[in-house]
Amino acid sequence: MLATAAARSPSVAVDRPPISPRARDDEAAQTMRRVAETLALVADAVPVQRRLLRPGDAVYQAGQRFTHLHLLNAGFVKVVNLSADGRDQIVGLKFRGDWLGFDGIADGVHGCDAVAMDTGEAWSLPYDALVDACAQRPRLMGKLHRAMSRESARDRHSLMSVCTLPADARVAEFLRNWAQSLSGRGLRADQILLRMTRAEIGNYLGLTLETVSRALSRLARERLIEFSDKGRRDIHIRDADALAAFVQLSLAPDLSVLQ
Amino acid sequence: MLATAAARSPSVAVDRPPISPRARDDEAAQTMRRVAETLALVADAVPVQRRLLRPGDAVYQAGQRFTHLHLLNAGFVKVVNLSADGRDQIVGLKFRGDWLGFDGIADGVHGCDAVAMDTGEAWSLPYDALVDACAQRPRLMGKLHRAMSRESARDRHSLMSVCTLPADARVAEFLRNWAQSLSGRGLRADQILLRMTRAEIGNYLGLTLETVSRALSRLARERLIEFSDKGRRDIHIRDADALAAFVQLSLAPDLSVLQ
DNA sequence: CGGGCGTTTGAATCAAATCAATTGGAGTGG
DNA sequence: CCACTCCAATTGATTTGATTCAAACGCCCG
Repeated sequence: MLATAAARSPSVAVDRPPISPRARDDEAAQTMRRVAETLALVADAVPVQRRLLRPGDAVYQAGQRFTHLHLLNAGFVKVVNLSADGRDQIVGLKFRGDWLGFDGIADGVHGCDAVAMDTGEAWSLPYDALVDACAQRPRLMGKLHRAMSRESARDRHSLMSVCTLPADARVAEFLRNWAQSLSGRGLRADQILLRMTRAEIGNYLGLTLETVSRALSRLARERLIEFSDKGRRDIHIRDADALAAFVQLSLAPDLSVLQ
Repeated sequence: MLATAAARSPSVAVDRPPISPRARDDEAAQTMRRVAETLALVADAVPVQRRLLRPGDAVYQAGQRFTHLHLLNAGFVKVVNLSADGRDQIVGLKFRGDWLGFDGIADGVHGCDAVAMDTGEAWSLPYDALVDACAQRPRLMGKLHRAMSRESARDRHSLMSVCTLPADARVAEFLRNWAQSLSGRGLRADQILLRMTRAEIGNYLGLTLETVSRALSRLARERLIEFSDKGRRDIHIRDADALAAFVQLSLAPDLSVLQ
């Protein structure tokens, strides 16, 4: 856990928009609208090739030439980065409405694998055609840019979690993010069916599989989550706010000092 | 340190382009050319507002409305993410030729502070004008997209380092990246003048300042780096390859098994 | 000179990794 | 149906590496 704050001159302080408790709901609605708009806008701008995904299918693979961007219309995809020495790490999880393939734009070759973890559907868009379409339609370009920017922001956020949170809170935050992704897409967010092993979760969070298992057990013991009868991959979140509070708590261990 | 690899079906294996030892040099040349091109291309496409930076100046701040993207023409900038609870974390370091401000595109408001750590110069470009220019010039749009994609790739890479490397290797990797950034801009890469405190480095790497200090001492003891007479922030890299090898080594502790 | 800050270094503590054993389910075949 | 294997998951005991707490040093600057 980090103790040290970056030095920051007090003179650059500025008003930060407060994050209201109901911002979450608005965000969910926004996300849904955005996804629908994107799908519609893209559909009549470029030739879309729909592609059915089965668990284990690769949407694209590291080393492949980059030709298409993809929109995930259904399902759930993990993005895996393989380093030169053969080690790999899950660097992103993608849900409905997310774009896939931005990593290939930089140098024309994909740097990651994108692997479906569930049946789903990807819309593949030829990048060149998309660029042309963007030149015609500023709104489409705006959407694309915002999607890329949002992806960065998310990466940044997950980086912060990984760096600053202790193991239990990291797992809690992982579940919270998952639930949020679900609710942002209009799905029920209190029931999560993990389609990943403990090892994969650990890989994603920078923990060992044993630590993930222990963390889940502790969260269950604290009654923050509940395992369903169906198995230990089916998790019920009784109280999302309590989960969020738990994460916050482990960031500020002694708030008694503040008051 | 991670032990577990993500499950990956063997069927999706694909040829990965090998990273040759001279790829580094090519990349440096490429980077320089790219930076020069970008500066030129942008200059006559949109109204550029040059802005002198002094250490501590904010290029932009979290909470501000997003209006401009910035190109860093000289100097060195840290990007700081402040979370709701007041904690902050350095999420990026920017050098000459890097873009600044992508994080604001997503929702029209900046989510980070970008603070100069050195005298320098930023070129500020009105985003709207830039979008218009992109619609006219596909090459400019390509440049912009590639820059955004490259930023993601870098974030991803630093995420992996933070997740997988032990403290010493993390610091070594930090220095290696810094040196690479310098050489990519045509500057001498064997002499690094850190303009960050140990606390800031630790914040960036997910370590405490003491651990950073110890790691640097150990690297110096191993003769992988050398402190200059001028002070403990001035670091000489005697052998960049040895540094890289050190990082690799801590990923694969027992290569004896392989042979 | 003395105070403040950044840095180094040591000793004790603690959280997560590692090592190891066991349990639980899903699938297979006798 | 049961015995069997295989793999995921859990749980415990131990070790390790980073943090924490603490002290001291070097340095710049008023």
